[in-house]
Amino acid sequence: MPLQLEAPGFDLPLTLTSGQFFRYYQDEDNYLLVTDGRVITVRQERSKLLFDGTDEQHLRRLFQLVPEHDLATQRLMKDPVLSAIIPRYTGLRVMRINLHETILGFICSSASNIPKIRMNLHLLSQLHGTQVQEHWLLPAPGKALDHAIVTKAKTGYRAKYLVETNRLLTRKLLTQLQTADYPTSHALLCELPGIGPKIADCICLFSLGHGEAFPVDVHILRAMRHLFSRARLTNEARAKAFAQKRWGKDAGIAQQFIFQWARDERSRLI
DNA sequence: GTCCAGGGAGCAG
DNA sequence: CTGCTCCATGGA
Repeated sequence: MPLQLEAPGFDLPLTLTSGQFFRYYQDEDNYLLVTDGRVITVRQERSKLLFDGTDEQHLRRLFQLVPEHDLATQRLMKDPVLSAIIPRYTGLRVMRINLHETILGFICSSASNIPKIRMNLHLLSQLHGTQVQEHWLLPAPGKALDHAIVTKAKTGYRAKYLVETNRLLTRKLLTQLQTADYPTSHALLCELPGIGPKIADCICLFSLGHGEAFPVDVHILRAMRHLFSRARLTNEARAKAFAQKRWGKDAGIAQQFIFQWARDERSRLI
């Protein structure tokens, strides 16, 4: 007997598959999510979410089903460039995902792709995590990871980063990251092995709720050059500065729409 | 076989 | 500070 939640203007499959969150499994219209120590089942019927394994408050936070997100999207619609892109992806939202899970996930993301990241986290959980119901959680923060086991999760050269960063991720540091402002969190994250400016921005955006975070990967850089004056956007840092000046604290949401558009149009972009 | 993927670390200039 | 190479690995 699933619980229900009205979520007008939300697109569950679009959001889940948009490269923010990796620990989901699809079966027809049903999605199984393993996050925050829980196993959640959820599906969407029209504007309604039918779910089990958690409460409404948790799901609203996870999918950011809050008025502020809609207001930010409305503000972005006033941008003449974005107003042509956003309507293609109605219902796409920037999530608010567990911090430790997001850190491990995006360490795996470097020079990889979304299906492989999902496989890495699935294997890492199964080989080295803790069981909940019939599924597996990622190893806990602070836990000493075995490099050989992390390598068996096919994480490649990222294994040493996962081992060392997980050792450094004490409760104290996680709390620090969660309470600091954007520049402080970004700087602290960049001190961790395997985390540079781009991955730090992904964590700031998808977990810490810093709206001004603007991760620039190869897709975003190509798309920005195509959509805006390509001359000034010579590197990632300049594309990020351009975005933050143009969209302020809505930049992160803008990024997610541009990312989705860039993936769809990648063959047409240079 | 070759190329690319939600990059970062290390190093040369 | 900017630009280059190397790092494992799966999939196209």
